[in-house]
Amino acid sequence: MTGQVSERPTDFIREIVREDLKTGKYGGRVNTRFPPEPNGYLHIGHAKSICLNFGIARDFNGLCNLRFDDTNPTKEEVEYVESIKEDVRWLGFDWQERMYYASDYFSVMYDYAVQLIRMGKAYVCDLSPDETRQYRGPLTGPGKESPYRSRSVEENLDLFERMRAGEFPEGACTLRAKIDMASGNINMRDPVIYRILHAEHHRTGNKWRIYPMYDFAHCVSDSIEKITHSICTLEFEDHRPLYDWFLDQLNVYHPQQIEFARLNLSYTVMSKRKFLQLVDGGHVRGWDDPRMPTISGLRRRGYTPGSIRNFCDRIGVAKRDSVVDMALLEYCIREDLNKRAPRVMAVLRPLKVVLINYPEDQTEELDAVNNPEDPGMGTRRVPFSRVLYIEREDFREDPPKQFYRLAPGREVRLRYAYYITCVKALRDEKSGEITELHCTYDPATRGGDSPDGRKVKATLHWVSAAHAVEAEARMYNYLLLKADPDDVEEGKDFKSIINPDSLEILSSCKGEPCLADAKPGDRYQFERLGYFCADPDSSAERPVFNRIVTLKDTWAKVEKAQKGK
RNA sequence: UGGGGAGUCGUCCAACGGCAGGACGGCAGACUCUGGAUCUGCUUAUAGGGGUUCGAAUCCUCUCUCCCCAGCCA
Repeated sequence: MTGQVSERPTDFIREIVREDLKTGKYGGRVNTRFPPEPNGYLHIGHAKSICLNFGIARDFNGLCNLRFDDTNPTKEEVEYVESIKEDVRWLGFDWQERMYYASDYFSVMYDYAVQLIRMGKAYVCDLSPDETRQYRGPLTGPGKESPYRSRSVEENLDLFERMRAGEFPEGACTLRAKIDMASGNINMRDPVIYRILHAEHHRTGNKWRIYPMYDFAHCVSDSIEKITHSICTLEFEDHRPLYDWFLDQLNVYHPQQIEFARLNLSYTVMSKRKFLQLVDGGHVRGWDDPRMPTISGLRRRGYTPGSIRNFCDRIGVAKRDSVVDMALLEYCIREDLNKRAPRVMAVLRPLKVVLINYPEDQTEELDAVNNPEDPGMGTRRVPFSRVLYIEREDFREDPPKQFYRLAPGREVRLRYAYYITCVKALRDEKSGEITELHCTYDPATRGGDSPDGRKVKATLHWVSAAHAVEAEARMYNYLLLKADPDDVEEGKDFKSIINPDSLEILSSCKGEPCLADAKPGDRYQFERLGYFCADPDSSAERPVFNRIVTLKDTWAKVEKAQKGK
């Protein structure tokens, strides 16, 4: 059992936890939390945090709470609460009965605020937002104390009570902590604790006219829930003194805040603000567009929860800013699907092939294995006949060096079927485009093996024309042309490097018959092409597939190298 | 001209005074009825200068570079 823990990925946070367990700092308890604000959809950066928090709880026999940080009613909605719950669950984590809201604690927070006032540690300030900013001072010098800083406890109590009662308009005043206007840390210059917001809250309705700020609400919520390790991202590092200050002043249970570097992924963006620009600008179809690194986008794309968890384990946890290569995410989904996805043949860009020596009205059923990595997945029968489709790019009239697929006079294997030889390429007079291939087949090679032992350089996938299922394939590529979203011309932003080919729709794909049964969410490997997932847009007559990821493509690499020369 | 953080292969993470290691990527090869998968090999790194030490990525010191902070957002 001890081995179990040590085999898990370790990182500096787990080391802290391990040490705290050893010294009995929290009585042997571990309790983390995942604290999203319900103001948008979760993305793979959140997945990193979810895997970290729930993972630590799992590894150390502790608990992880789900807590909605809902202290700003102007931005938050129930819709997001539901989607977040769905995403966390889908990722495979369970908060059991521990789902909380910061808004559950509004009364306690109010009492704590009153306590701070009584201690002379908080005051009601009438400065306008603009004045507050001015008084706060610059980064490089001290701020100025508010003229309202020395109000009496009684006056502050009265004013704060009236703030709560809704007597003042928004922005009229705030409750501020009395700390140090000269602090080098901006966060300690009398930060706002409560502001007036005449907004309806998605859970507390119109009960409150004042709402606590993050710095106050978060540490208090952690304290109430008896969190042991409050894990957050780097940008909160200089909020930590404030986190500690509140809890010290209130003299209550005190968790420790630990910061780690957020996830960045190459060739994409990772912030709600930028997602919004993509959606609003029509660059993607929505938050769950398969090109988006949102959890809902990845799910629709066909990523498995396990592959994302594995990815999060592999990227590690540290404090330095980093950009993880998208290739690692792709590796993780290939690794997962290689073992699990049934193989199937589908032709994305069909090229008609007529086997001129194959009987006109004959059809046969050939055996194909469903997954060579897992014989337990069995075999299926695939229909074969005189007219077939093969992939357009599997034929070259004038084959370049190292291209060993089909070409005039050349013999290749049709997977699980026969060896065929191309005898003629028919072309459209006007466009010059090749419209059809005439080939002969060798009846002795049925099943794909030649009795005379002759070898063939390539094996092609194919679909029988008469039995083909019509399908649409959505081919996704990286959202951005460059790995770094900030690698743009002066004065421009990431939108200037959006990949115009991030989506290519292929609407006349041909699939083998079993694809007619594809249900949204079903994943397949289209042999030699990639992993695909049936989209909810599929209809009974016409399945739609999202390309999750390509297979590794050695020929593409060779060809690219050739062109580069 | 403040405060907080961070600098290790192309990328991400490890090494906690004792041979700089793993993963992904890349390159080469083996195998293959998927140019898939699998297997093998190779490639490349401690930001810089001083110091302490038998020994430094690790400790000290100076310098350089990068990131975050001036919401009544989180």
